Amino acid sequence: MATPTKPASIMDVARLAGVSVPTVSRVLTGAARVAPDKVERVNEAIEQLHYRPNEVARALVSGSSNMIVVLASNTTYYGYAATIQGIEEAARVAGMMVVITVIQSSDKAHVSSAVQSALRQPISGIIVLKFDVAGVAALAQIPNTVPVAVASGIVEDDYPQAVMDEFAGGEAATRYLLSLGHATVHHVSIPQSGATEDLRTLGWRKALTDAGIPAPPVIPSSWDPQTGVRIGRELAARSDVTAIFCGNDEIAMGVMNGARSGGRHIPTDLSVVGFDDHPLSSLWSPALTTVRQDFVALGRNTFELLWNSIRKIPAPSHTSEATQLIIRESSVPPPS
Amino acid sequence: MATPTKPASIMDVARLAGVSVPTVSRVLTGAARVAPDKVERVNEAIEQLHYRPNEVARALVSGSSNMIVVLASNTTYYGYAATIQGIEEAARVAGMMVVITVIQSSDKAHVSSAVQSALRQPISGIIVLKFDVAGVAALAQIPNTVPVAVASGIVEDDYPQAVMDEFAGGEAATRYLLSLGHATVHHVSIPQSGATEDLRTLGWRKALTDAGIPAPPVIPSSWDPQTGVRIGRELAARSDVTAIFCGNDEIAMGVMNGARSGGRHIPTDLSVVGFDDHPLSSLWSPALTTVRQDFVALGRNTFELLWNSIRKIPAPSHTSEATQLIIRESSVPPPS
DNA sequence: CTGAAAGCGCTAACAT
DNA sequence: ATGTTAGCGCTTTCAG
Repeated sequence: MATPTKPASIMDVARLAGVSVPTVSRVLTGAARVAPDKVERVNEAIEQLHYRPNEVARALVSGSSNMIVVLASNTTYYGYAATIQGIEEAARVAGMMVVITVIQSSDKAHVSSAVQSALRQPISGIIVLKFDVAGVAALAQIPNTVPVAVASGIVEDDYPQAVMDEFAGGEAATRYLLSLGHATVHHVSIPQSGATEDLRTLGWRKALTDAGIPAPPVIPSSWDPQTGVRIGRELAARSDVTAIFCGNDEIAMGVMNGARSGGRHIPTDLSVVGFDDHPLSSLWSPALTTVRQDFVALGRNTFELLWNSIRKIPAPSHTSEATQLIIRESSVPPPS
Repeated sequence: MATPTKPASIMDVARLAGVSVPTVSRVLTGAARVAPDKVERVNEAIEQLHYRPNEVARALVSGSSNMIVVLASNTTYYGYAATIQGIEEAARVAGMMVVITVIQSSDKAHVSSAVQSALRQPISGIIVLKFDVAGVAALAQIPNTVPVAVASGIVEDDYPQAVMDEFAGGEAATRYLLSLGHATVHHVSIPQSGATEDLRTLGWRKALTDAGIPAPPVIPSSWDPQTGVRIGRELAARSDVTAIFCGNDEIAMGVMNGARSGGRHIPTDLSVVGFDDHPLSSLWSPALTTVRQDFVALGRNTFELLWNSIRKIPAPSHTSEATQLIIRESSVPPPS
């Protein structure tokens, strides 16, 4: 019952079945044929002893573990959580375990501590969620001796990387707003994490340029929707802004909230478009027009990339998921 | 560079430093004193070889790993994600790694596959997120030979368990609504996962009983906010409902959305109160009155419980986090 | 087909 | 203080 008995080892099984240890190993791994009667005796012994192979010992022999780590700066934001869910899903079918290591902040110390902690483990690969600066910083600290795959972000290094077509998404959203008759589209961006602007912003810029409209200054936001609220309030005072494309849905919700408190009515006075298609976006009032991204698929893709790299299987080193404009109620033609 | 050199082993270090393997081990673990000059030579060798101890081998010797697994049915819902974040945070300072295993559904097969997969690993403990049926089912399948701690849920078994005072929360929310003058409070509940009702529902029931008001039938919802939308639409047609207490914020948002499309204005026609204090609740319009729960703290508490159990440190086996009613704009006195 | 022997990288026990 | 010997649980030669 509560006796903390040591778990049965392969030796116990061998003894009970009356065979040698390697024979048990053979029926376990299927590495070689074993006489049917012995197979049966071994299996019986396994059952009887509730034997489960010690993965640590296996890992020691094989020199590789079935563990990968995901480095992420936050696991509560929807995009992060959904991506991790996708990674786990794909990893599970491949028989790999995923350990989560969160990077507390983009401080060099925190990043380094996270990376070192990951490296200390018997891992066969690392996935970094390059949604933000912390991700970029982590990537830079990982030695190139361990397989790495990166999810999202700008493609700027030669790691296998799964991204979404955020450029096209930003472009589509902006083009759509323009087609509604807005003179221009303002952009509240997600935090920049590299030297260049993020792709959503770049897509927005492209659409504007194509239309011959000078891009107004980008309004940078943090990930915190409260920043969006402040920005929304400020923008509410400016009569020249009739359409805002936000870097993500949470920020868009903040902006709407702020604009509203600043006296604007949405969408009549002000159209707002988000990015991501957060699960609550369709419930929002007015229902949020947005660009859908499939984070779970992104996670799956990233794992596949890593998995190929681990097994040294030649394969394309990049994947790109399409994005999709979802038109709902938060966007209408400008007030006349 | 790209040479896939095998990582240095403790033997390489010993050789380079001109000492024996155990000596290297000793400076590594600090298990015994080593002559200063040798310590230095060893450290130099370690540096030079970029040596990092193989945790697998260590784990094999010590018979224990620094890995715990978290069993959860979904990692994208806010409450789940935040709890996991708390677990990871506490685990990290304790030097433990957190493996996430998601239980695809509450099917016996899926549950069993998740549990078995966890058990196959060299883990020193399991945390199950008992937010739902899948969690309950998983708990039932875990052999009592491995340390377990559970987060949330009804306290009904003798596992170490960290919960939140959801009962008090449900009671407070209901009492508050009643104090506003509502004749009764209807309740849209989260999915039941056990034989008894969940604590939020029980708290609601208690407040009603205390006030001498017969509790109307509970309206069960799924976790999917869309179910809330349907329920909201149905409820909108009933003039006797002026106040609704929802099992969580996402459901509340769905209910509000549905009620609105059913012609009700919120809060004037209908007061709605949620549960959790989802990050977006304060941005919702009208800002959602809710009961705050600190999921991150819950996660931390759960880990501490498991950690004590792993180290066989006697400690209280249960913790309870307080909840807090946050009054915002979605609740007002009933229409007169 | 199967057992004996070796070895994965490390720590613990035992000598010295 | 430090080297030698064992041994963790398993898989992989290597004989037979």
